Amino acid sequence: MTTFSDRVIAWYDQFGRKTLPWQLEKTPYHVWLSEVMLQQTQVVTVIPYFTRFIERFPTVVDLAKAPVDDVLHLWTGLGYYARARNLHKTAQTVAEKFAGVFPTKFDDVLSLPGIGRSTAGAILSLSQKQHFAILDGNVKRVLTRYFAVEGWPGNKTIENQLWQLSEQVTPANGVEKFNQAMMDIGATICTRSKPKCSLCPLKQDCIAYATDSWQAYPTKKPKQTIPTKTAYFLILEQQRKIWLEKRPPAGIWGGLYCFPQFSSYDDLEKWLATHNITSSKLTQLIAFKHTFSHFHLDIVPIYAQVIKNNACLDESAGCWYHLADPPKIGLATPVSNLLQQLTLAQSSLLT
DNA sequence: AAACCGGGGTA
DNA sequence: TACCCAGGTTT
Repeated sequence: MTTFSDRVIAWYDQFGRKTLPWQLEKTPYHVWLSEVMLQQTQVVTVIPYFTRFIERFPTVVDLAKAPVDDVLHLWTGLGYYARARNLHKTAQTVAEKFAGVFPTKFDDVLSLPGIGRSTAGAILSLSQKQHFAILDGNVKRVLTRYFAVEGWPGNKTIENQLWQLSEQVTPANGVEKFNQAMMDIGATICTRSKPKCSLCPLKQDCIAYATDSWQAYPTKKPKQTIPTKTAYFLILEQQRKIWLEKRPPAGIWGGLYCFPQFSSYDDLEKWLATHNITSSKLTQLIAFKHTFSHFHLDIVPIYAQVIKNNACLDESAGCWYHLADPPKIGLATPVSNLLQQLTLAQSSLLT
């Protein structure tokens, strides 16, 4: 008789992907970098980012030595910038506390910022063949369907059940193939919608398949309505340079550069007055919406030009962003988009 | 418009 | 320990 893991591993041998950039040299550093990137983004998107990172930072020590702004710059577009900062912090910890060698003991790996139980398990199983289970979104989907697990996986009790099931099905032998295959099956066969059950090595005893109820799993998160907030972005230009401020390290867009942001038009005008800035007439550009998990942000860009050189802005709190010669800094996505448009054609932004 | 997501932080 | 938060993509 074939076990759950036998079938998954046989599927991996026949169909699993083995030549992705991070599968060529399966070092802890490469696996870690790819796992962190893949936590938030699909394979095709991650490939060029991963390649650029490895070119720029061939070793974890190179990453540790880089200015954090360089790291954020290479990360721009991937989102979840806190993860890029954790990435950098972890590289520095590895350089200092582990003599530049990525640790291979579970507790050491788990102690690093940005690495939790699942990522630690993935790093050590994929790169070292150590016997650890994983539980990412793909594995959760496969397991909830196969075992017909009821209840939202974000709930701690359900998550614990799933960890137990994952440990139960994970083999000691071939764990590196098994874990990779479970993630691949979740990503390509046991997809959120329209799963390709006919291609699945687990269909013969999958409960959801037997009862034609894949749609019921995983149980959906109880839905909640989210509020809308308004933000005014001041786009202050002085000779093709735009004033950007560095945001505090915690919270939304932590550590990234952003236009001065206000919750009201009044606050924006007060800010200009406080900083002794005489500007051209304020022009409202086309407003747009940016959505977070917990609220919508209505963004109203307000454009103004500094008149002559009377702006006294604290260069330690921000920088003048040269449109023609952009500095390597991390930018929030809506800021990046607006700067892009400013670089191309200001006229297209006008209301 | 809603769903999704692994880990950090906080009460 | 039990929530709450994060940001861009996919559906």
